[in-house]
Amino acid sequence: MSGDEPAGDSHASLHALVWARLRRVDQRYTSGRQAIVELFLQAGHPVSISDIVEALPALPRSSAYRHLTDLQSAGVVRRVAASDEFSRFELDENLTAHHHHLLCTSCGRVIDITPSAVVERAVSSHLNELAAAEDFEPHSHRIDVLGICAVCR
Amino acid sequence: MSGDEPAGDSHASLHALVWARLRRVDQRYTSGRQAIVELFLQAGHPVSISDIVEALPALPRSSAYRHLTDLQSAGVVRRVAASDEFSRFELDENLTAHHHHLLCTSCGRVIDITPSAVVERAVSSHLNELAAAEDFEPHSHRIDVLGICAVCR
DNA sequence: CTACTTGCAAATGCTTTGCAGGAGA
DNA sequence: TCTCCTGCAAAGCATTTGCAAGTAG
Repeated sequence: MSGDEPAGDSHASLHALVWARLRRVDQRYTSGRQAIVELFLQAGHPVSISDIVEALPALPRSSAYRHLTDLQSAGVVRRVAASDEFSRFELDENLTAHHHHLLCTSCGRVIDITPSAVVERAVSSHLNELAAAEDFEPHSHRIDVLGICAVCR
Repeated sequence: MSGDEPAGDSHASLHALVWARLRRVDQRYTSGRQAIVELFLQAGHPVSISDIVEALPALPRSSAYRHLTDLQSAGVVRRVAASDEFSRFELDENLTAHHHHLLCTSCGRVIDITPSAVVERAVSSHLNELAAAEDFEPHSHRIDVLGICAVCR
């Protein structure tokens, strides 16, 4: 569906990168972790713990949580704030590209969107000014659009 | 501190508005709820359940949760996504003004910021276009800047 | 071999609820 | 007086953790 590249090979370099990131913090890229990263690649949008456990029945919930925690501290994934109370995760922007989200307030679904470079730049610099006025040191930003997704309409 | 208006009177109309909203859903504006709304007004930024319970020692935790739920469904307050795992709340934008947040990734603090109308408008229309492309019906948006606040720097 | 991983089950901790008495309109 | 509100204590539930066995390097 949303694959612009030949599945296997295009992901090989990414897996190698993940492997390196984990090694940096003395962690191993085990099969369970690979399965999760592969799921992120296939999904193409933030997924919840339940999504992961459903897609990988052999993976215990506690391991899913632990893997996510470890992958997060290794800089491989990041937690996404959704409109419902469930945590969702996606590959860190260091491994993908800067983007924002459409949050469905009806079903909780999260969809990726990529703003134009022009708008992105304008917003970014404006936000940095506002942050500076508060003596706040900005590191990144996130923009979410709340509404109803195509499925729920 | 951050009060541009004479405390009591300027808030009177807002309390009246809150009262009306609650009445609309057959709920009463009791002292506990008033205390919470008053706290929001004084704080001027999103507050957590713990903040509320600390500021209002006589208020049981369970009541705080219930009040927040009720005020939320009455359209008086809304939940704010922070950078830590704690829920925070603020007065709904119908009662205040559209604004965004600075989220401290170190202490979890949330600071309000108001973007210029020009940028706001540009971002808004651009986001609506992106949403339309996904057949997504946008209702509102939120913009957060993640970083380190003045206190934590 | 040594250190990190995993499963399972038990524990945590925030949040929600059932109930009975209290209060607003 | 009727309905909604409150406190307290008892759940609920997503997430975390202790421990012992398994496995990557």
